[in-house]
Amino acid sequence: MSEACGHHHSEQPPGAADVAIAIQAADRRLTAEGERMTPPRLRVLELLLTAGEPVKAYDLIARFGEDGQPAKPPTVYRALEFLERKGLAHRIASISAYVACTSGAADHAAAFLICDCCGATSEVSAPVAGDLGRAAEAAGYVIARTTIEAHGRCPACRPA
Amino acid sequence: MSEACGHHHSEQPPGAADVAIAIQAADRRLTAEGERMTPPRLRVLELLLTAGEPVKAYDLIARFGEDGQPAKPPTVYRALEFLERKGLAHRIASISAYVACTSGAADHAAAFLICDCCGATSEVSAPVAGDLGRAAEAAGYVIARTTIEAHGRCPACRPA
DNA sequence: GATGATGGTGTTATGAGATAACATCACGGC
DNA sequence: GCCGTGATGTTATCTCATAACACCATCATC
Repeated sequence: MSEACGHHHSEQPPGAADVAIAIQAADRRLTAEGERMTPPRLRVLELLLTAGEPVKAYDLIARFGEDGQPAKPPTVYRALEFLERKGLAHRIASISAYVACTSGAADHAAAFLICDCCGATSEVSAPVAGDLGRAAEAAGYVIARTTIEAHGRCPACRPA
Repeated sequence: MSEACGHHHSEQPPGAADVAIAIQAADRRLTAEGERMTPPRLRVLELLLTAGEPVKAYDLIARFGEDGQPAKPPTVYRALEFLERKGLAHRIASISAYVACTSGAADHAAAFLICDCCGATSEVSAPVAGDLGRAAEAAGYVIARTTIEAHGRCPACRPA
């Protein structure tokens, strides 16, 4: 994920140990909730965690098979839907991509800072009770979920 | 635009006079900026204003011709891109739909309250300098644009 | 008033994102 | 063992969006 912007991008993907730890934590949480961490769900979560940045659904599909065999789209989309429902992944609507959740909270609203240059994405806790909440209240809306995505340049890609 | 939710939805689309006024205002602003309000741009803006709620791109394509003839996709997408660039329309990423801008401001960040039941959408001024802005600053991000969309129930569709 | 640069439109084709529908399989409760 | 529930595999299709190229309108310049 990157855009032509002339400068070097140093990626710092999470190590295998970090991924393993996150998977264990997810597994425990699902088990505690009576949910099943099935092979396709595990595989998709693993791919998301390993990427460490937003990934397109069809990239997940392409990378799905350990042997290079792609998955069928519903396999991946179903896993994504499940992971999102369980708060283990998020869809980033503005770029039609998916990312592993980096917040510990099980049920939470998320907001994202997205670098249009290198694709780095930072999840921050959503300002649910901020201006938007007040606007909703004033308009009489009851909010169920929010999509909050800020695009710009990360520190590394920021113009001098 | 609606979802099965069992109750009556009374739509209050804008009158033809309102649409005409909005188009005139848009036309003046474009002219002042040295831009051209060409036939396809005018038609798409008219369709958006008349709908008064988010519209799918392919619905615009289907409704484009006055005689029932659909447009070719690029015709509508190009008009949408222009209108969005000029702040006359917005894309709502979470539902892949487009809506006429209801804010007077030429260049502005927008936020939306979207009713998942009846599709009613309310544009509110984006809380650019709120919690999200602080989070961005703390993370060293320079924000260029934001996607802020809150889903829930409008007053009319709110459960008792 | 020809010339060329710029930007807009028309058209064909295709790429990218997501889901419907249905058969089959695995698991847990009884 | 039997059945209900939920997950998966598979095929096909649907929706959303853009690439690429030809043609046309506008305007500044000479």
